[in-house]
Amino acid sequence: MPVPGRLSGQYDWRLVEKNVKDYWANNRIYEKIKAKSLGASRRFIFIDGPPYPSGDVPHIGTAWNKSLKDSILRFKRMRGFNVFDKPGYDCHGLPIEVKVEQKLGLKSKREIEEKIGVARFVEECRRLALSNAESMTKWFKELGVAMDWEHPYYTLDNKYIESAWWLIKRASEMGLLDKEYRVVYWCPRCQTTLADYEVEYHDLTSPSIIVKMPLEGFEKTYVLIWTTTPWTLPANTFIMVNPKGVYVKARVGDEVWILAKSRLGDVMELAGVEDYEILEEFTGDKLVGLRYKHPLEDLVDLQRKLREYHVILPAEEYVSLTEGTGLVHAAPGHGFEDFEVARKNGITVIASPVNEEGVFTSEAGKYRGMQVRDANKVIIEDLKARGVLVYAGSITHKYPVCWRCKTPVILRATEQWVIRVSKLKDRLIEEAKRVKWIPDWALQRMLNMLENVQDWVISRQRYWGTPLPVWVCERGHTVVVGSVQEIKSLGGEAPPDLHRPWIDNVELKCPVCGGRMRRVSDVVDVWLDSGIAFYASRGHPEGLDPGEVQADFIVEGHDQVRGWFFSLLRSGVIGFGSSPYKTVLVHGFALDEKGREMHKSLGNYVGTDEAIERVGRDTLRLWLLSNTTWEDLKFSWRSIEEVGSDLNIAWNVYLFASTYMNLDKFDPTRHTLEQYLGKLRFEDRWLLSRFTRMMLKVTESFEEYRVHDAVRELRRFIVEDVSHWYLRLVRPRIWVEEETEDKLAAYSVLYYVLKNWLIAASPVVPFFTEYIYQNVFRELEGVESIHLFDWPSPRPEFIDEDAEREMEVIRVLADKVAAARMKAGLKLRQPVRRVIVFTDKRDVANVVEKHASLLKRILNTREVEVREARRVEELVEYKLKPVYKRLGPKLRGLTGLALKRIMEREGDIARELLSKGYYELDIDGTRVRIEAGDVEVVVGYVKGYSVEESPLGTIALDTTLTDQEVGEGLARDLIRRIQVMRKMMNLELNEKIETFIKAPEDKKNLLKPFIEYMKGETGSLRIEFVDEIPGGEGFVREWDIEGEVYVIMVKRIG
RNA sequence: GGGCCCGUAGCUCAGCUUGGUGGAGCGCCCGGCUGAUAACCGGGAGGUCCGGGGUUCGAAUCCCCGCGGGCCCA
Repeated sequence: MPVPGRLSGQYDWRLVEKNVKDYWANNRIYEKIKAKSLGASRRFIFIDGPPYPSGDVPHIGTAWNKSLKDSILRFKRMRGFNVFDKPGYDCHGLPIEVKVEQKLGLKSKREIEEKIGVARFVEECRRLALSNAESMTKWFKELGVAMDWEHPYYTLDNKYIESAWWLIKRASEMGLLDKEYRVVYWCPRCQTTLADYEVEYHDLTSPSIIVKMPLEGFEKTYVLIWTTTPWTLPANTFIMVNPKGVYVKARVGDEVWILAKSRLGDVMELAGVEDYEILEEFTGDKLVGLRYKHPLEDLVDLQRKLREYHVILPAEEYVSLTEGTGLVHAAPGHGFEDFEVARKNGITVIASPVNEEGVFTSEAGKYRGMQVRDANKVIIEDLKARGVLVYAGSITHKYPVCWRCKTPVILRATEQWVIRVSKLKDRLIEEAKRVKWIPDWALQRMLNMLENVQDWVISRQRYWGTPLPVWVCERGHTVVVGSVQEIKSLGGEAPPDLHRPWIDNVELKCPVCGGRMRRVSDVVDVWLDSGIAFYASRGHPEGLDPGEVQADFIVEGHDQVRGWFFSLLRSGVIGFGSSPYKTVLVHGFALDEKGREMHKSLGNYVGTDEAIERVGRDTLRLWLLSNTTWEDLKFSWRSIEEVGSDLNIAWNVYLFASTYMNLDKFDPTRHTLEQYLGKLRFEDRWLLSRFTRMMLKVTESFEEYRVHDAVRELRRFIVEDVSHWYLRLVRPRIWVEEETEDKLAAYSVLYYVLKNWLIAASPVVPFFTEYIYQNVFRELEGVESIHLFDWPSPRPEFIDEDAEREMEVIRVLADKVAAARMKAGLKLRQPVRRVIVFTDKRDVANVVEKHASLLKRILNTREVEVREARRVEELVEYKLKPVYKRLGPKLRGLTGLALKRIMEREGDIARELLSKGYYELDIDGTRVRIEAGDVEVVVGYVKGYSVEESPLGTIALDTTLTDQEVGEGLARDLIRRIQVMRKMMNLELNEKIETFIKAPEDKKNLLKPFIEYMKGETGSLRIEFVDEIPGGEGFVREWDIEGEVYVIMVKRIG
């Protein structure tokens, strides 16, 4: 006959988690979970946002991310879904390249190519990405994340690369793929273009100079320009003016300077010019078309070519009249806006005498070979020498740097491949709105971005990435390849590894002219890699069921709105014309306890490894998942420990229940809840109702992805409803040794509630629940793992509103009586004669009558009585406190005597004052009128009662004790001591003892009526009061009870 | 500089959508309980609800302006 197993000892997470990890591994539990899920008819497609494997231990935020995913996927499986749970890694890209460069001591692209070669470099990148991914996988498994770790998707796989090609080909077919000359952020160290999301802004100091540019055809007349990038002056092509702005000509010495009127004061101050005169005022359009001479023409070869372009052009939208000079020097090769204006004005020469390394080329003449930022000071010197430097200072501003190597980036015109997603703007917005965003402000963020969506620059001039699948022939014909198969059909042979450099050797035959085609050397932006995960993680799109393109659910941090969510959306709309996901959940960032970002360099970093080592997996998960999902999380060991104590309480609940069920050989298959439904006590019905409500709430919360609400509700229920309340009520029923129906009813309720709570908590604390399941329930239930259960279906018929309301009243009464006891110095063990509840509330009175016996037990009182509220008067005692300040002046010589009379009858007088507002008395013939305010009425209660107020009414505790109560209280004190001694002796619960007690003479008589009671409670076959403790074997201890000495000896029998 | 999120007890956080006498847990102090026992229960102290304005009979809650932190952009 199977019985529940029992837990033993304290909650030791090391033991629990080690045990469960081994059990899962040895019994292939994940595979069985997976197999069960595969059999489900409903599909749930989840796409894992692939972490970037730049390190080997996941950040605590990544642990949160995966725990969220795990709990949701486990829940969905339990709800009968066939869950797609393939995890992934985002393997390509610059961060890995930079790490490998560091490892191999390489400083530039040239060194990569010349010192070790691209093949070896790419191999190193692959090795690093895969080894980090493997290590991260290990940690995710440690966390108990049940995903398909045997088959993750890697963006570096050939199949994955082919899937990326498919999208680019598709973009090309849609006419969205284009090649264009454009100004991009360029990292001179990494020697590649950076997307705008690949730069970050740091405070850097740059030069700030004002230069006067001589106008042609005017004597000593200059336009003033301001720049913080002097190194762009060699590439200066034209000057921009705001045609609508107001400008002035100002005489400075024998020169004429032209600048914006609004900037005149500031500029003159910077230039140190005190004496000047405004000659003329006009709008900027008057300057348009004027030609100027470049002051560095003699030093820069390029400038001689650009001479014909040196003209002032209008650019209203780009020229500010609130900073600088109102005239802007333009170098279309080094500025977004400059480039725009050049294009608008038909200027086709985009000068850029700067190479990939950020070094001036020979076109820059004197500056050739210099790093551009280093050249700044030389250029300033040269300007000064030519007498055109009006002002030279410095400015600290936000300047873009490479997000990986922190090198200040430059703007540089290059030829790049773009996907014109700006053409899809309306579609993107429409699709974004169809997605369910949790919380909904995520949609706002996405829309803000889509409102000014830019074209997607997908090319990168690097090595470790998806090769751009574009081949070009000598005549300039272009093909975009969508798969390996197409390479074959175009006469090429795909290498076993599709990466550079091998793919670079593949030549195709031009389908137009039959010429030789070579691949362009670029690789693809890594955001395209991760952006196609919604289909690529499931294989090449051609094999995909069109009905299953959209993922049901994704969840990532809020930084990914602009990152992955955006990339997915772009890819989804390009590839399939629709959003690639239906529901998006956003989670917060894991910050340090002060709310700052965690960084190894700041010393506030906590790794997942450290957290697991210190608090354990379940506690970490429970803590992470308790945090409001979309808000940032502040790391704090203390708050984690708090969570741990909840788990400890839950453990103790199962420890308690399992101990007694096991001892009593409770068989839930023989004693089912069904059988006892008609025999339940009030508290049992209450617990079932609470449990049902909890299940409904947890289910709904999980369904709506409010994981934290579900987790908090699970914690609240087990700690408050079960541990703090139900177990307290039910203990005496369980301690009964006989197999009573009452006890079995409690067991059947406990078994049902505890088993189902365990199942419901299993997605959150998978180790904890598995361990308890295996040790307590497994033998009875048979199922191999808690994680193979279906989600419990709550039974609405268990909801009992009345029971919940009534119990609420009982809890308040218990609290108030406890407070009253404390005031009176009566411990709970001390029985009292009577508790009176003064109330007119019907429901309160009903509860007291209906649940009198339960209340008596909880309150430890012989009687509970309800009286009408007004009868509280019977217990009230009014006292008066004279207000001398008022009485003195009023009564003068009579004061003393009057007071004496008053205080003699203070109770009556107080009542009259309260009802009439005054009291009159006669003192030696003088009528004295005492008014409210002359004395203060103080309310007290008669002796013998301790009284508490509550919203339910006034609660009074009768504090008079007879010998009977004192004796029983004392008996319970002794029982408790004997129990402690039994425990110290490590006796089994059902072992019998003999007890000898040496007590103060006067107490023996009080105790005598309770000997049978004490025997029953302590498992004593005999209790004897003795004058001296007998010799022989036995455990003896001396105790102090209420200041008196008792000696107890416990003897084990047999 | 812009958009979004957060700011409530010493600590961690509910409450805010829909305005009505500010809550929980932990910590602290006092007391109690006890065969769940390194657990548990009760009571108490502890608040500029980030600051300042406004709307309102009434604001932690709604609106505006700031401050601090976070994310994303420029």
